[in-house]
Amino acid sequence: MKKQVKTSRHPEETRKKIIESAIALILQQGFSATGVEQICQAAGVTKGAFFHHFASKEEAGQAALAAWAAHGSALYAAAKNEPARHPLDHLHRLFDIMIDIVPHPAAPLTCVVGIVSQETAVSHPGLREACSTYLTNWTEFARQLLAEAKAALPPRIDFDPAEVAWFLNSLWQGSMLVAKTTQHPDHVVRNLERARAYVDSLFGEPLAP
Amino acid sequence: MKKQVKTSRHPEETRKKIIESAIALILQQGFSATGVEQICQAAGVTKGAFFHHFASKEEAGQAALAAWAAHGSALYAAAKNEPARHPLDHLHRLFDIMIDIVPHPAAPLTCVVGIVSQETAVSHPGLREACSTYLTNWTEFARQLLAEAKAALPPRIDFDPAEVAWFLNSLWQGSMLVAKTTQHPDHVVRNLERARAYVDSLFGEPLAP
Amino acid sequence: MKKQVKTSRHPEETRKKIIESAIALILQQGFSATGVEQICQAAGVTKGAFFHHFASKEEAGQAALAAWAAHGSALYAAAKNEPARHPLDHLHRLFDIMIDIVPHPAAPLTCVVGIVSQETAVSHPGLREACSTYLTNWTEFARQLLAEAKAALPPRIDFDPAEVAWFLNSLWQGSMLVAKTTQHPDHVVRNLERARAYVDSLFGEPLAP
Amino acid sequence: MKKQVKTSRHPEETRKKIIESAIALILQQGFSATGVEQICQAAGVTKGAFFHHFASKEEAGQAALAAWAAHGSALYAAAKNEPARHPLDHLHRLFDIMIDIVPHPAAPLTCVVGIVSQETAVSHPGLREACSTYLTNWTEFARQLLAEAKAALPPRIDFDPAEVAWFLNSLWQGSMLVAKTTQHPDHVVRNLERARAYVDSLFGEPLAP
DNA sequence: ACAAACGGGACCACCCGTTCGT
DNA sequence: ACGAACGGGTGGTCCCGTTTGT
Repeated sequence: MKKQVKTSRHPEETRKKIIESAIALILQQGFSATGVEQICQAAGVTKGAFFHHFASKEEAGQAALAAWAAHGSALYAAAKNEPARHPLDHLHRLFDIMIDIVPHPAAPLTCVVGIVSQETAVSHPGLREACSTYLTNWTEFARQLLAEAKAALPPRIDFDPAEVAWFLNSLWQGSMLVAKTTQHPDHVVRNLERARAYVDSLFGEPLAP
Repeated sequence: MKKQVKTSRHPEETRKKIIESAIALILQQGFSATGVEQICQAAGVTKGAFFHHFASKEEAGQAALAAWAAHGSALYAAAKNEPARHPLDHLHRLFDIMIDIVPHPAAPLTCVVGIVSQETAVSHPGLREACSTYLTNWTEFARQLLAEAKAALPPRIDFDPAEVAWFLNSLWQGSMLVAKTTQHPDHVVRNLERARAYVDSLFGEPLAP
Repeated sequence: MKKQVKTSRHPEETRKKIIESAIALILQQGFSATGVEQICQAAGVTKGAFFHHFASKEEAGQAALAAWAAHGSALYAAAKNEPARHPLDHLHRLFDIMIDIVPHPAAPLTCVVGIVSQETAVSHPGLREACSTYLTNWTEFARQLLAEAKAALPPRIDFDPAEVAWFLNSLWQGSMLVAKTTQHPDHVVRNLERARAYVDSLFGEPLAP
Repeated sequence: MKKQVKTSRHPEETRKKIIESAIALILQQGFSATGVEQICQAAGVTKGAFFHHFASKEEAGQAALAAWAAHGSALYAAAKNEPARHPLDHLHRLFDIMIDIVPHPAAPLTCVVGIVSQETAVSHPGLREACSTYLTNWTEFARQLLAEAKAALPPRIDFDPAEVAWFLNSLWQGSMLVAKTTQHPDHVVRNLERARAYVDSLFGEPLAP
């Protein structure tokens, strides 16, 4: 009598598809403009599945942020894969990694963290806090590289690694924001190259592109 | 039949109140999370009045963006109020103006343009375009100052004023994003000071904070 | 200071334009789907003008119905313009008039009375009553023609002129309804020709197209 | 968080209730004057349920039309239930069925198809098309009966079954329109009887009520 | 683990009508 | 006689989340 419906029964995969769809949609429309139903549709699942895996939309947002951050961390961590032959090697590799992201065809050229934190600062404090943490993590990573470089190579002029790291992170986030707004990804590349030259100038000769 | 309590009859003021309320709410929650009703309540007007002045929420958003941009332009324009006694005077004043915004108690520490463009890039192309224009305007202003400085004072190393202007704008936007996310406005000030030092280094001595 | 706006100051013409626009829109969308603002826009006036001339949307509807009925009555009345040389002349002319309406390019091929009465039967009893009156008027006109013919020419079989008149009116209204629905105006012509033949058959030979 | 009082869980029944309520309300007020909320209230369901079953008001309208047409078709089909002992038997039974509808206390004396098509011809083309189809279906049914009668009993004067079928359908629709407008259901009966006599006259003796 | 019916409440848009000004 | 600001309410749509069933 009742028709038997097929259930996929691959919980991990379902979760993953939901998170990926959520990320893709948030990158385009932001968090609040993205509906649960829409995410489900993109992921090819029903709301039943969604709310089985996530207690609320916010929780899915948290998962999306975490996945995004994890992916980013893995990407950036590659900067330390090989030992540094020159004190600035790791920093340079980090810039290279970031620059290499831009021309990639499927690159979103926006950051989930940046978007979500802006719209949820008041309404969903938990999300904003998570964003803050992820931003801090990135900064901490850059700070370490800067500190290590500073330890290995006395800078021409002294600087606070944490401060410079926030400077670079702000520029990174701002570049993606500008790129999405103006739809000119090139800005990101140029900004990053200029930032690299700036970092170099803290150590070596007084700035020469 | 219907009881009409009172009619205010101050169209310009009504418009202004709506726009200001919209700006305030967008800064907190973003565009799509801000409801028309909410704006009306904050502005003390009815939906009837709202939709008399604006055909749609998007149109109100456009007006809010325009007002925000106009306000910003006026602020920045003050950098050229007095003649420059030193070639870098105008640039320094621009940085001062931006830095002075931060400690102001009612300062939003976020930019409507930045927020709106992120969430509406796909859903409301018109808004994104407007944002792009306003970002470009700011950049053009900075570019002019840089070009004028470059003309008056040969830089230590050559640079493209437009590129540097985009660099500064990206940093400026990113700084506000980071500040809102981490809820640490100080980052903005430090980033701006570092940016000023960077600009100086393009002209004068090789960087000294 | 205050800008002087031009006011047309042609009350009768304004009224007329409003009514005409209302008729045109009602024919397309029905009464309740037609908004006051929409009527005003089509008429090139503002709501101020509308509510100066009509106390409510319903009142405008009444005026539209009246105008429509007046126009129709004038049209049909032409059937009696010339004296009848043959007892069935007036009836034939009435059919001719109705048939001639169809091919006219700007012909609506629907009847305001028919539309309005259907949707307002419950919500706006006044409008329905007016519609009923106008339908009755048309029927009365046809009844007179039938009665006159019957008086001048004894029918082959007796009939009640009022009954036949309602029969014809129902067919007339139904034909327009069907024409609008199927978008085949030809049905109207064929139905009317068949109706004429039927009327003839009441008097003369037993039906021959 | 939210309190969920109860969930009915009878999808087919819910759908049916919605459609029936929609039909009842459309018959009274027309399509556009009937609100979704109103339908829900009449059906005893929430808007959540409504928009789960129908993507839009129009889709519900389509379902209502389909249900109405199906009900009508079943009704009329009874005319062919028994074999025809006399060539005109089936036609006569069709007229009987239609006439029998009138005195029924719960009879609407209007046709959803007729109403909906008039108000949605422009705004909802899909609905108009559906109405056109249903009208055509009815006509086709009548045409068949006429053709069968014509095949079995050579008519006194030749006629095109399709044309006569449209004639009858127009009269049928128009009769209901007039009945609703004048609130005199008797017109329908009289018109139908006259129509039956007319059809008879096409075959047999030259008209005798 | 998932599907689908459903609850209730928001959303934006637009409605009709009033009021004041010109 | 008309224009425009405005009030207050409704309309259709979609939202997030709950619940029941498989």
